[in-house]
Amino acid sequence: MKRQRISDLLARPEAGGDVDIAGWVRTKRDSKEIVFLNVNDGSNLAGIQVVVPRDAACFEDARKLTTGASVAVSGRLVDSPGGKQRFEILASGLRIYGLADPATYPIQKKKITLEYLREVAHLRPRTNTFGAVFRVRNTAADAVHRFFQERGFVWIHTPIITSADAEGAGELFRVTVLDPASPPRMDDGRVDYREDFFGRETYLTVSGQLAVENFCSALGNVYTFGPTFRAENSNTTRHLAEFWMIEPEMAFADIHDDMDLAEEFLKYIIAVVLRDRAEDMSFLAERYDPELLPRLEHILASTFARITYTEAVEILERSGRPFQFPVRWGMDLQTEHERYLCEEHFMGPVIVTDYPMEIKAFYMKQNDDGKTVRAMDILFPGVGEIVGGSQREDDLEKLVSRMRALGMREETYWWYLDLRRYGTHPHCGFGLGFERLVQFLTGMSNIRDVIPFPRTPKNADF
RNA sequence: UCCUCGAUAGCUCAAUCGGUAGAGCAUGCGGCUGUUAACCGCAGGGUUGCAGGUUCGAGUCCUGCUCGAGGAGCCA
Repeated sequence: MKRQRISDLLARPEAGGDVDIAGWVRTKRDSKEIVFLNVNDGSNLAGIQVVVPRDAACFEDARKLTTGASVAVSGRLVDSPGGKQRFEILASGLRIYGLADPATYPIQKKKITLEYLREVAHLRPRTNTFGAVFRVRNTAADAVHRFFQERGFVWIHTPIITSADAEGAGELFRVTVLDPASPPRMDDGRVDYREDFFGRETYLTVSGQLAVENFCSALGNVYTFGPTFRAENSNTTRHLAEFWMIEPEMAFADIHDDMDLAEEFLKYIIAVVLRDRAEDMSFLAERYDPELLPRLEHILASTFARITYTEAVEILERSGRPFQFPVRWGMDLQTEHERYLCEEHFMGPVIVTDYPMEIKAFYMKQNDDGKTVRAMDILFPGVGEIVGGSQREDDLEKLVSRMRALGMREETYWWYLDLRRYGTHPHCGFGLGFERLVQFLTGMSNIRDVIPFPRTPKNADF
């Protein structure tokens, strides 16, 4: 069957011609004389109005339709006399694929909360809000690849199942095929994972970074963009057990190149979404967050402030603010500190660099002062930390001594350490949670509303 | 994991001091109109999250549990 996308029809310069569409009925308004349908095929926010006059052969069929039904419509694209749309379809033919019983169909026309829609997550993409969010998400994901591809970065598909714990970042989900009721055991009673599928303990990845560093050491500039898993018992609006992460890695580059890349990257994604998803963005701004578009435009227009951790601590100490967690050199910045820096002091994005070594991961390059590392976090107004990155330690001895200090087993990381043994080089990269980016782009306040089927503690429905 | 708040019709919410559980939307039926959150009329719809307790009487007070939301921590 031939089918035209509604967004393409609405983009035409003028009305006229026979058209065929198919989609789902959003609303119906009918009378004895005429039926008005709004049909949406997912290609845009507004859908298109279908008009079925009484003398049309399909009039009685049209009267049967209710919200949620699926139909194909053929007719003529005509100028709409009504005020709210440019074109509409004067129907001559109509095929019903499936009705939707209005007594039980959960998506009603008015006032449905986001919490309720999470309980019917399989149907929520049929709402205006989730249609808009997931079109924006798609555009952002495409822009991620375009950004890196245009700059010659090579996309590396790092493994989902891993045996190494990168930096101890969060709790791990175990991957096993052993019978949980009666696993094979060793003499001392511990589970014998030598009998397991991989012959050892394995987990879902918490980060593709260590793997992508390997490819950086051969292909130059690389990135990963894929799913990541954390078994943390985090119940917040910004955490998921399964989320997508973007992790670029650049060879022969330092922390300043890293900051430049991250700033350019964020502005690129924002600009593409504002340009290509204007209708959806306007809807989200109107419905949820009037400051959304100005805030994004502000990011585009600003140069990210760049300060060291030590300077950040001085600013916070001088602020005179009675923070719940008093500021002290050596502690990690709390949410309230990050918000003060970018929302009140700098009034815009801030990049904080050179954090104390003790609060950062083992692989970050140590500074000459012996106290700090070449880390960089980008803080955004409203969301806090959106990017975390660093220059990596490329000196074998320093890396090994740091790992020993943290009690890490060198044998586990022999392949990672080989990068420093053979042709080591300065390199850097950063990590970015894709859903947090989509949250910032759409203004959605809960991260569970920017991923199709959220996985959170006690919830893996659908 | 911690703190706070919440759970009443399909959905969103009311219910005064502890005293007969209501409305809007949705649904059904009817009407009307180039309508667009359509409109007008009528009707049906409830074990007030679960389990106990106090009381003549509990949606309301008490205890425990479950689930949800917001904040914090952890982090991306």
